[in-house]
Amino acid sequence: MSGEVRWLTEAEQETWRAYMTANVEFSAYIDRQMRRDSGMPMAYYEILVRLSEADGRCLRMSELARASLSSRSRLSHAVSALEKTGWVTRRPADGDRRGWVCELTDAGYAALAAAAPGHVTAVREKLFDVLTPEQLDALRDIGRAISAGLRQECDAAAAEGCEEEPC
Amino acid sequence: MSGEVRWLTEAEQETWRAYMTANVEFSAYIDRQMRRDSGMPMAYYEILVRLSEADGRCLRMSELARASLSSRSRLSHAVSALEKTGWVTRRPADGDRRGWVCELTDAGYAALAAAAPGHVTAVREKLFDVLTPEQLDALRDIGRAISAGLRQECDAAAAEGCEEEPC
DNA sequence: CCACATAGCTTGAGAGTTCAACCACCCCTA
DNA sequence: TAGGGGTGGTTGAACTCTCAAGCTATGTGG
Repeated sequence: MSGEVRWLTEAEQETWRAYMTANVEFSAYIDRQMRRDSGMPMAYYEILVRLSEADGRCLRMSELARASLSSRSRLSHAVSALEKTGWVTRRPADGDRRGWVCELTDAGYAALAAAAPGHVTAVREKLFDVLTPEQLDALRDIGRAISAGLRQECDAAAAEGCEEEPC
Repeated sequence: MSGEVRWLTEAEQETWRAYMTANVEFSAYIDRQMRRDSGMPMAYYEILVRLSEADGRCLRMSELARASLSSRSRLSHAVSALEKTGWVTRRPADGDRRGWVCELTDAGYAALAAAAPGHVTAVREKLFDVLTPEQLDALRDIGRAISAGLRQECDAAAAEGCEEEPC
């Protein structure tokens, strides 16, 4: 590949380890709380939230996938499951006969409303209550920077004409 | 429950969303890189790393579970899989006849050595290269604070005699 | 207007995770 | 020393996720 590997220094390893450990533990905690108290994984809750925020409480599958940070495949399986519990419905999109629209049902909204308090409380206690305002500001900027760095993948290559592998 | 829910403000929602999005996207990217280039999920890589750092390249199952941020059950399944590929072996622990010791094999060490460069490169490019030194320092402290907050769960209750639910 | 590439979404199979038992053993106490 | 609770670890089933097709519909160059 492209030259030598830039290994992590001791200090960098500590940072990396602290970040990664917190990530794993925190998301495990949040996901566990959601499963235990509301019987659904966080990924499903995320889908319901995105739908509830959308106009008419419905979204095209592809948009819902992007909004809920999910792959098309994953979303498809998840929506099938949510359909079985009666929390969403699926209908053909008008205009493009390939597309489908997913809509949050009243039962789905009720489930979301029931799950929200416990979830928000967990997030507040385990994130906002343990960090200073300065740390929270920093965390927001850090999060944005990381996301931006990940997105710029093919963007950069595409902008330059994609000399390397096609994206 | 204990009073009203402390909902998130607009600003807090932005912070939460930025943090959570970065987490999901980043860990998905790292895990995907590992699966694609080395044929194992990050959780397995983590197990191999912890073993490689241990004395004699072996650890008790319970210690390995803690070190690799994994539940007992998950580790048990994972080690079964890693045993099949020949990357680790399991043998009874001496002293405690309930216990088992997991040991990294030479093949396992080779697999780890092969996987490390790609992994470290991904982490450097997508984390260390996109953040400033100040942000990295902040991230380390933030990570520690979050982990500490999660750990203090039953600790506090236990210290006070656990008046509420038994842990 | 006909290929042919691409977009939108689904499906099936295999892999990994979670949860709730479960077994075997250790340790403490009566 | 027998009972009983706690620890170490495994197992199976249900569930979720990933990957690689696959299928239908759109759009585009000839």
